[in-house]
Amino acid sequence: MKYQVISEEIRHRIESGFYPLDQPLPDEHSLVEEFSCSRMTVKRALDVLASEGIVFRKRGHGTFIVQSSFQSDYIHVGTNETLGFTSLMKEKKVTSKLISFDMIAPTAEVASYLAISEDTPVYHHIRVRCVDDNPHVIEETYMPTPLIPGITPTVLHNSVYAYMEKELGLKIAGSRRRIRAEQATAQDMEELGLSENEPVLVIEQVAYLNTGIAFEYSFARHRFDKFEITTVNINAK
Amino acid sequence: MKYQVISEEIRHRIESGFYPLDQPLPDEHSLVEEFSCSRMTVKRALDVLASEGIVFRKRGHGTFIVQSSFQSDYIHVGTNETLGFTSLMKEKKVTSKLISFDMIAPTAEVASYLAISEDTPVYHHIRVRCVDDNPHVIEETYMPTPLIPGITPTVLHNSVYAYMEKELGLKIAGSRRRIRAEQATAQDMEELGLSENEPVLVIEQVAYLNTGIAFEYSFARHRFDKFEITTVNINAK
DNA sequence: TAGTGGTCTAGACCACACC
DNA sequence: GTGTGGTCTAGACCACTAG
Repeated sequence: MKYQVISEEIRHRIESGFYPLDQPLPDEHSLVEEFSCSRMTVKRALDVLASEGIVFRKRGHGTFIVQSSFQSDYIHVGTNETLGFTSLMKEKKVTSKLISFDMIAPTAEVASYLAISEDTPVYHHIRVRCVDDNPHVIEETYMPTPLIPGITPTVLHNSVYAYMEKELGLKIAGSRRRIRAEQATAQDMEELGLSENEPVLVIEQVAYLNTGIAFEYSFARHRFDKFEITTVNINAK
Repeated sequence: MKYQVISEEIRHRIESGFYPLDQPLPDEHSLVEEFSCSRMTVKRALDVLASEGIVFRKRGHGTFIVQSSFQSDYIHVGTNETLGFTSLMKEKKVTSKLISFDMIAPTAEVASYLAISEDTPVYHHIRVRCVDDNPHVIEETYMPTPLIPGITPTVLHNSVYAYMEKELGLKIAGSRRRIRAEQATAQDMEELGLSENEPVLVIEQVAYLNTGIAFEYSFARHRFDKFEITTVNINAK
């Protein structure tokens, strides 16, 4: 993956200040010479950075660094990532409190999201995820049992995604999410320590394996003051 | 843009049921013959659909249709769109109530988001946007005056984005957003008709022109029960 | 082994921006 | 005109999947 190597190299140069912020990056021809590759490969490397909102490309003009100055005290997740909560909190201690765990027949709605029949049993669990012992999010999850064998309370106390990738060799390919605000329910208040008039950020998600099969339908209800989503959007040319 | 034409054609075929949902799409070689183009072009067309979550590609296996079954009573905006509220509501009547409109010196924070000096004046306006006369969202917006000349209350009662594109010939290239939940403020309650313990979905946005220049910093506070964001995320290979 | 998509090349022509 | 990025070609080799 030469284009990824080049993309990474240029990203590091931008982050380290090697390229001046107010100057265009070297043109594609120069980068072709430097990296000894074809122009398509350089272009693709720069397109990766453009899709991440790091640079901005303008035909007839050049490629420019976009200064992003979004900082925040919130934990934020980009919409380009499909990650479990555990890996988002890289440096921090994530623990889970298992509220319930059972195997049930899915409702028609859950079955349709997972594209399974109502006869296919699903794991159904509810967890409160804590960061440094402070509750952050309450998650309710449905997973078809045939896809994810061996889910146990032990696994649920840690990371299901890590279990899937490391133990089962499954690869997570993507997800669809719906994001909205809701009032805290009684359960939210109790488990997340919210008071009556405080909201939650709800993320409803269907996640897919690299086989195209849906493996998870979940609701995550996040403390409003601990979590936000960030998105970068570049219009198609 | 041959790849976009091919991409659209295949999208239509999928939506119209021309390709069976449970069968792989024709392989790239067949599509090359059908569309009389190079394989790179077909591949790019299919990559567009994959990035939209419409198809799923698997090396050594084929390209498959992903059934998306997200429906909802909410108005939803995809994170791949930078659109004004007006154009989101295609079929509906959008009106605006102008709460305030003035020209001010930006705070240090606003200036930094727009990458301008604190000496550059900005338009500052607050609007309530209504759909079919029901209030949906309250927006507070800052725009550098030199970039967007001729903003008037008349423009603000309609669509600023349409004004920029049609009258000023400016092109909107992209945006960065932060999405979170908050409690409704007194102003939210009054203008959006919310009650005390109901939340809002807050979207903080910096939007960019195709010159890479930020032209807008805004907060939109949406009724929690009228709006949601949808995202599709496909992991990099 | 055969067939699929992923990457890469070395060119070409075009659209756009600036001078 | 000159230089930029956007698109496209015709081929090549590779990695992965299935039988």
